[in-house]
Amino acid sequence: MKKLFALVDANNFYVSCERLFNPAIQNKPVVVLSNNDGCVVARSNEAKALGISMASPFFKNKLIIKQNKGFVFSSNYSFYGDMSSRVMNSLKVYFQNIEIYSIDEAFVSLDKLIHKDPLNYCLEARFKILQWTGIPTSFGIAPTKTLAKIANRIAKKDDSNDVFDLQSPQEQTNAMKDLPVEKLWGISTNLGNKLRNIGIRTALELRNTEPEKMRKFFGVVVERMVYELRGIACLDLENAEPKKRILSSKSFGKPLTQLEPIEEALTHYTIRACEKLRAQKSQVQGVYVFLKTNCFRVGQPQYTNVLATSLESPTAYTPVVIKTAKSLLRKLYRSGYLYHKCGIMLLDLIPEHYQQKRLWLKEDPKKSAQLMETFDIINQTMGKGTLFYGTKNNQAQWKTRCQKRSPRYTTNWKELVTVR
DNA sequence: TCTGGGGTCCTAGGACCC
DNA sequence: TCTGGGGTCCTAGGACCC
Repeated sequence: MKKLFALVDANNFYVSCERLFNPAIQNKPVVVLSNNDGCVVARSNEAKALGISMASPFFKNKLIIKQNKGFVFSSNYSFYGDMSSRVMNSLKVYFQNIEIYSIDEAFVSLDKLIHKDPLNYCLEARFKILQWTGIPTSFGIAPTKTLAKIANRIAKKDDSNDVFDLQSPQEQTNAMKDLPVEKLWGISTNLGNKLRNIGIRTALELRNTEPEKMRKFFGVVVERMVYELRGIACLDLENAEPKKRILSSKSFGKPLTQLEPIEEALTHYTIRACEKLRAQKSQVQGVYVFLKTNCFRVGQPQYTNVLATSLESPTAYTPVVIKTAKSLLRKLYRSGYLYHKCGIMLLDLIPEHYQQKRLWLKEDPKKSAQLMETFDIINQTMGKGTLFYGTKNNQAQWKTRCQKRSPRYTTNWKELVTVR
C-alpha cells in the first residue's frame, strides 16, 4: 500500500523556547548548552551564521559569541520538556497517527491525504501550532521517512514557507543531486567516508546503486536506505513502546577522586533511573554501572570500567537497585584517578505485572510497590527531591554546572514570567 | 578552566543443542 | 585412535540518532 509521511520538526527548538518569554533575544545570536554547560546543543539561525557548529564545545565558541553580542543559556529541560508536550499535543489535533521521535521531532502519517492536498493541510497545522504554542515548526512531506527527512531540510530554506512536499519524482531527483551522502538520516561521517571510497558521494548516487550490493558491503541498514530513497517505504511509524533500557548518567561538576561523593552521585542517578522505570510501569532484572575519567585530558592517567550483574528477582524498588549499584561501583573504583563521570543503566526490563513467584523474597513486593508509589507522588506534587534517600549531602562536589539557566517559566510557580 | 545525555538497532561471535 | 556440521539463541559492543 502506498504511504505518505511528514516529518515535523520544531525549528531550533531550545532557542525557540528561550525566545518565547524573552523579547530581548529575538533576532540575536543565541545558543543553548548541554549539561555542565559543556557543548552547544541548539543554535539560532544568527548563531549558525557565525559558524558555530552543533555539539562543539562551548569554550571554543565563547569568544565569537561575545564579540557578536550573543546570548548563552544552560539547558532548562523541565521547561523544554513541557513545551515539547504542548507542541506534540497540538500536533495530535491534526494527525491521528504520530510517532514522537525526539523532544523536537515527530513523524506523522498522511496516508489519508494521498489524493488530497497534504501541503495545505500541513500549512494549516503549522500555523495553528505556532498560534497555540508560540513554537515555529517545519514539515517535510514524502512517501518514505528517509525522504521526509530530506523534504524537511528543504522546508527550512527561506523560500519554502516551512512546508515542503517532496512527492514528485523529479523534485526528489533534484533534491538528492547535490545532497552530500552523509547528510542523509542514518549515514554518519564514518559511513559516509566508506561510501565515498567506493565512489558514492551524493544521495542520488546512493539511490542509483543496487540495493543487493549495498547489503553485501554495508548490511541491511544501507540496503534499506536505497529503497527508501527510491520511494519504497521500509520504515513505518513506530508505537511508543516502553523503553528497553533506562540510562541515567552525568559528568560531575568537577573531577572527583574519593569514592564517597561518587557513590552519592550514583545514588542520585539511580533514584532518577528508578523513577523513570516506575513511570513506564516496568521492573528491572539487570544493572550495569560505569565509571570513567575524562578522556579529553590527555596526559592524565585514564581509567574506564564497567560492571554488570543480574538481580535476584525483578524489582522496581529503589533501595534494592541502589544497593546493587553501590556494590558494583565499589568493585569498579580505584584510588588515584580524577573521575569525570559515572552512570547506571537498567537492563532487561519487564512489565510490572509480570511478577515471578519466588519463595524467598526479601521485600514484600506489595508493600515496596506502595512505598515507591507514595514516594513518587510526593516528589511529583511537592517538587523533585522533597523526599530522598539517606546519603550525606555532598552535592556541591558533583552537582552539574548550569549557571545560565533561564527560569522554568511553565513548570515552576516561583519562576513565572512577571509583567511590569 | 571549559568537550552532554539518553536512546535504538545491528552484527559478530560464543555457547549450546542435536 | 578417532573428535562434524548445522542451527538457534544470547550478549557485548559498535554505529547511529537527536
